[in-house]
Amino acid sequence: MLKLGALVGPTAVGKTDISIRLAEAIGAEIISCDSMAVYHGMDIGTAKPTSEERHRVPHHLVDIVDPSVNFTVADYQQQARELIKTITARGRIPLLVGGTGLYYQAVADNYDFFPVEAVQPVRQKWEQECSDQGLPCLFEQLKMVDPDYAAKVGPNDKKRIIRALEVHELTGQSFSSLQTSQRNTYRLAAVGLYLERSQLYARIEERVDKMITDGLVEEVIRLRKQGYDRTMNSMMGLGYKQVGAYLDGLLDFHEMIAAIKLETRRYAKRQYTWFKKDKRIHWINMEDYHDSKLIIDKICEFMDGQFLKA
RNA sequence: GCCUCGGUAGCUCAGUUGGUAGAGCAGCGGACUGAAAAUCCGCGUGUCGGUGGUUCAAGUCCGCCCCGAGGCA
Repeated sequence: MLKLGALVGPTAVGKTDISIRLAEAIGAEIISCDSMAVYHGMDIGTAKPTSEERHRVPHHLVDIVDPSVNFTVADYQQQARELIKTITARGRIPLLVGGTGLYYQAVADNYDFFPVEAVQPVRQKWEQECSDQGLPCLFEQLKMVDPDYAAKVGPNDKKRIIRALEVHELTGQSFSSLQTSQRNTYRLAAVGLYLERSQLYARIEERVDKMITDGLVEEVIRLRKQGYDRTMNSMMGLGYKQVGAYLDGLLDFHEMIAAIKLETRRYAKRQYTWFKKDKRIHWINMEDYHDSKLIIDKICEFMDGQFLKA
């Protein structure tokens, strides 16, 4: 079984700094686990590692696609799996670092993504039907073909309702019956970085202010000039969305900043919710250590223990 | 010093003729299998400034005190 390290946690908790020093300490290469860092040209708002940091340790799955591409979790999973193999073959340890819960889970638990090509026309058909007939109508149809999933998602989750109908149409099977995964395909050593809410929120506050002074608004102006617009997944990212609203005159400057901070706090909360339920994650409270060197030591010790097991 | 207005949830405020309180925002909890930094679901969290009194019953009426804003001196 291949070894796989993971360092997860909410945004702004301090993953980047720790990850680089950890990677140096254990001889790892970093596989970014971040749904927005995959896009090139989006640097400030995604708080990517600096080029200096990327020289110290190889980083993968950062800056790999154009912002107009709809990169998906299945793309991510496939590439991450490949990387885990090649990094291992080089005699190094693959280390997943990031805060995108679904991406982490898809790799760590080996979600099965059934092959479906060219979903776009089918999805567009359902989108169209939704605007013609209304969401309740789609929900009724979902209840017919997949009552379990309908009960689970509820009548308002348009994205999931459409996805489930789309998959049913393409495969002839109910969406819920296709959701399978296998735990334990890797020898996983997962660490979560934790900070109490009030402290994390203070860091978010600082980080957002810094993004603004570092030129987030200018970054979005540049992206727009290059033709990337708000309909693209990349431009729906935190910060990019609110700066877009500001540029369109929907928010004033201060409202924009307040909105980014607010949405970032909520995002961090959702990240905690996601990672909390994975009981394999070993949590480290950053506050318990005065010196971050001690955090690295602690994580190394934990990971060594996990990798030696079994 | 006197007068007026205000003090209710983290914030802004509502609260009928007295029946131990409710909105928005914030916040908190949760879900999540090809958009996931997306999307969706759920939850009022309270010394009603303090203290005495009237009353079966006080956020609500009365006295005193504290705090804030404004006005007159």
